[in-house]
Amino acid sequence: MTIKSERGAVRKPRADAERNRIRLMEVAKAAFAEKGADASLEEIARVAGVGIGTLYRHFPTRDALIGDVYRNETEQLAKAAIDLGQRLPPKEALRQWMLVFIEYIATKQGMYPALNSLVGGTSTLYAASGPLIGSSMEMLTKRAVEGGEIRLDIPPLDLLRAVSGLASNNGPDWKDAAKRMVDIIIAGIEVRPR
Amino acid sequence: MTIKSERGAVRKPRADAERNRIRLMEVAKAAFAEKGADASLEEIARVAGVGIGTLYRHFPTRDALIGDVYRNETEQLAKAAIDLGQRLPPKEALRQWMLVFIEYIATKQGMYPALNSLVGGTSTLYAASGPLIGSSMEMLTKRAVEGGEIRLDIPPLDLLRAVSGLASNNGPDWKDAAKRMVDIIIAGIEVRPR
DNA sequence: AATAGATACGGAGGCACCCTCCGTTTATCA
DNA sequence: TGATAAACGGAGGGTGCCTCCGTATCTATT
Repeated sequence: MTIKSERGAVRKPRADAERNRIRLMEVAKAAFAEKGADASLEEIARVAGVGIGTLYRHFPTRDALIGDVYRNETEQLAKAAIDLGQRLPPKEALRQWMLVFIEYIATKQGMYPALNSLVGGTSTLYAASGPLIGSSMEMLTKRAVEGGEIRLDIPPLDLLRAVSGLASNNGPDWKDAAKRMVDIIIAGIEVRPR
Repeated sequence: MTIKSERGAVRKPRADAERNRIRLMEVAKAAFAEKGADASLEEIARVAGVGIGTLYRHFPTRDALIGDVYRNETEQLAKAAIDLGQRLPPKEALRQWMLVFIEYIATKQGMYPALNSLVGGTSTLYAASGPLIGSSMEMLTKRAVEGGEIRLDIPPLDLLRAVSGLASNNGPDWKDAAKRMVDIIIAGIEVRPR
């Protein structure tokens, strides 16, 4: 009887699998940027030069693919939150980070302003972004609340939801509007000096 | 030679056609509320007991169907804007109407909070709602700006977009949060007494 | 009441997409 | 150089979209 696989003797992952995985993510990223979150998975596989089965093996669900495609950027976003939080006063850190967030969704959804398409809702994107963004917002708002700079009685994430709602605006100016919305919101939650 | 149709002698519209149209809209309304904006049109036709061809004849596009289904409510919303605008001071009218708007999207998108589904974006809904909502917001904000109560440097509609962004929040509390967001936004755009 | 048209109906058909399943191929390791 | 675990690929079954056109039904007319 042959021992199936000695404990600890882990095989090196196959090179072709790794190649395909990377290639799929590249193609998917382009496809999402161009056609939105509901780009055809079959076409992504086709363009990547792999079978549809391979795509599904690597990414069992659409959300898994989206999540992996944007994991890097999301992590950088979270890092930026920590960085800004350390360098700036609470309220300003919050403001700056929300501006960074606008750039972030701009890359994810190049689709909205582009073809004023009716692409998939943002829930997917948030889900995929995972709790990273949520906890970033919590950290930033917590500091500002404790510092007495702002008052907040809704989930911190809802501030971002409001801002990203503007992404459904067509036209080239939505980013500007979104940035102004950040200022409006900050002004709306700040504790006024008296 | 028989005259095809004497000018002005318009035939009465066929009764079966009218019946089907109404039935389709009833079923569609329920379907959209339950499954979101991308509910299956074939299933809607099936449930309504008509062929898919009939659905498409009455409503050539999905947006046409959505638009017709919600036309009534949208018109009432526009009326409410006028009414509130006449009865309340500008800023308060704006605030109240945004609250009404939250109820409006709640009926349209019973889906979001319900099954935290990944339903279609809001662009469709705005498009379907037509310019009615846009002009309501313009009227309300114009009054408040001219009265010196608020300052606004983004498209008025973007205020609503922000609020409806919260509808992508799951859970039963999104309406509360959205209402608080209205206050935040109002506070953010109001001109402060000095 | 019967009939001629105009109107409206229905669903088959062609296409795209989703996702699963499993026979075949290939990379790794010995 | 094999043996075999790992990965591949694409056929297949299901659903949905939308169009097209032969058939059925309603209205107006005699």
